[in-house]
Amino acid sequence: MKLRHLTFRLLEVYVATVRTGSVTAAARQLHLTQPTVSQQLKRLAEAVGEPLLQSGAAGVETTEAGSELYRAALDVTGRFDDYQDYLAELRGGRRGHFSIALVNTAQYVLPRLLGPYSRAFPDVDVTVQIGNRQQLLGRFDRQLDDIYVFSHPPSLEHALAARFLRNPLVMVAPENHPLAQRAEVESTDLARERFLLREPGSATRMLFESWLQGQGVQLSGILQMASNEAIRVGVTSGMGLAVLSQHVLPAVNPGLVVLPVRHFPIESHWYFIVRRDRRLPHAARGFLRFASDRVEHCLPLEYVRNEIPSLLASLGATAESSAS
Amino acid sequence: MKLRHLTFRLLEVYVATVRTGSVTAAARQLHLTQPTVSQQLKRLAEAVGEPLLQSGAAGVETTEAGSELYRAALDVTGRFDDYQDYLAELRGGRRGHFSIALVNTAQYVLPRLLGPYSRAFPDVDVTVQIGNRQQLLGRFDRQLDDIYVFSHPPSLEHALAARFLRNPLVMVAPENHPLAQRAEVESTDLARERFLLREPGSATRMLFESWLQGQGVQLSGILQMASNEAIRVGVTSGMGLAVLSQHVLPAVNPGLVVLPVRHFPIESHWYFIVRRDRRLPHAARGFLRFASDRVEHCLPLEYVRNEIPSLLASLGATAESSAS
DNA sequence: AAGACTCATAGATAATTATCTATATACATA
DNA sequence: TATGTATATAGATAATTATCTATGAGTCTT
Repeated sequence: MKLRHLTFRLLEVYVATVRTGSVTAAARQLHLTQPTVSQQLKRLAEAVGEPLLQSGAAGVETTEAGSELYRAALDVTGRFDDYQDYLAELRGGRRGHFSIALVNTAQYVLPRLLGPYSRAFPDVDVTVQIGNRQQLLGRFDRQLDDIYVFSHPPSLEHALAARFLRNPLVMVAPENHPLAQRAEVESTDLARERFLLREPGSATRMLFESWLQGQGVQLSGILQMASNEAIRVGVTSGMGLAVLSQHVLPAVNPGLVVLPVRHFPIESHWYFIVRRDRRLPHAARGFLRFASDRVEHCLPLEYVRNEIPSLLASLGATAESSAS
Repeated sequence: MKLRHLTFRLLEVYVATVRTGSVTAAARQLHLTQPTVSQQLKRLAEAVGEPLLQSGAAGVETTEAGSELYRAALDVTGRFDDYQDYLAELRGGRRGHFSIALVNTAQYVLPRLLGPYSRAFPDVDVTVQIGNRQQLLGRFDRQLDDIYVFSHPPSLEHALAARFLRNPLVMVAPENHPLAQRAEVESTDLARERFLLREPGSATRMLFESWLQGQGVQLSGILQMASNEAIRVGVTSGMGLAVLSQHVLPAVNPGLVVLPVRHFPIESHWYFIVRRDRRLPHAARGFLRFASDRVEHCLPLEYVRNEIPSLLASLGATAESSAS
């Protein structure tokens, strides 16, 4: 039996013939002529190597090999119908998997989108990667994830970016700090303060340093700490000052005050980034759609800045209809 | 998704690729060149409408749509492997169905072949039809059965025949009948006897009548009875004489004697008959093979005359390799 | 015996497939 | 940075497929 040249179309024709019990009726059903169907059936029988049909009273009836083939054909087409259903779910973004990579800071806000999303799409598996900016840039280069959340997008040559949330950076101090009493703090006041900063390359640090440069101020004492949490606790216990994303601070933060520094807060934004060259899984696209629809409900309205629609639009224009 | 042009060959190529995780390796395995495989995969992906593979570390790996397709492909090819197994059994005559039609007389001997056959091939369904010669000829014309057993073959224009068993016709009388005492009975002695005969057209009757004609004898009293059993009992109880197949008589037959009529017994044979124009099911062929092999063991050796091998040979020559 | 159906066969053709060789591109590793 | 290894693309071609129209050949039903 030469299965190789057996097509699903052939099985379809065969099934229609057996169902109707007539070559002519099958031809009508499939919008073919009767000889076409006859010939297809002949080819099929040749492929199987056994007669499948014999002329019966009215029309044709199956031989033994034929009725077993009919069963097999139904099973097979049924299995593929299931596969089609699966594909439909995949395409609709209702099933599947995607991976999203967050810079540390973003882990304070993204769950408020990802949580509702997971509840709405329980059949989608989401992998969340968290790392510092450096690590994420590495992952981005190696194309390990589908969506990235940066506070400052990398080179846009290979990527598309859309802001979705303001990320104001504020300066915090322990509540008993001398500057905490002032109505306004000048940049020059900061020169002799000790600062707790994230590692170089961190977006927060980069922005702060470029702000300092703009102000012509040079810091004296710097203490590098690996995590925002550690910094917050460090500030509270009087180790120094820090610049942090406002989202990192709890709603009430006993022991900490935000300093009224002139030209603060430093405005920045979080971006959703997707690679231009990598095909976005349907589920990832579904998440972006979801985020675009719901970001106003899931996150504080005054921070939202929803540019996702234009990102989706550019995606729709490029990534559609590319295969393997 | 256009399933229609999807072939099993394509799935085979795909499965090989996923298994080996490499286009090149799959190509080697299938004795194709690498570009051929690449192109097949491309076609497959187009048919599905989703990318199925993406370049991974070494070789390729499946996308989500791809791994589900892999599962589907395995299911489908597995189902067809089952079907192939079924076909193999069918072809080997180990499974399936056939129908055999016997003239009444033959029902005394055929079970001795059919019984052992059914035990040896429990997965074959056999339909046994029994009727008088007239009925069987009707079935033969309408091509209702696969094998016929006649004591006298019909026109051989559309049929092949093979003797397998002698069928001597003997004349029986009640044991107290005057002729039963004689050392030899002449045909002329029969003219005034009453005979119990089967219906006209019955092979036994035809042969007896043509024997009578050859002897120039005309019978006076005829009593027609529908069954051999009835005739046997009728003879025993003194209603008259009869000509019966020797096989119809029990080994010991109290009350009955076989008359030593000159030129008796009338020699005849049973034939297996198959139609030339009708494809013989594998199972039917299997039965003939079995009968040919075992007829000497299943039936009294002195009656056997096995011409089945030449029947099988002519079948092999003609009926092979015809489809639908 | 003529009609009306059903299915099969023949011949034709445009489209598609299967397959190759040659070449380009991408990536990893020495 | 060169060099091999893996995959993709292009161009070519023979084979196969899908499909048609026209026609032949069996069966029933009048």
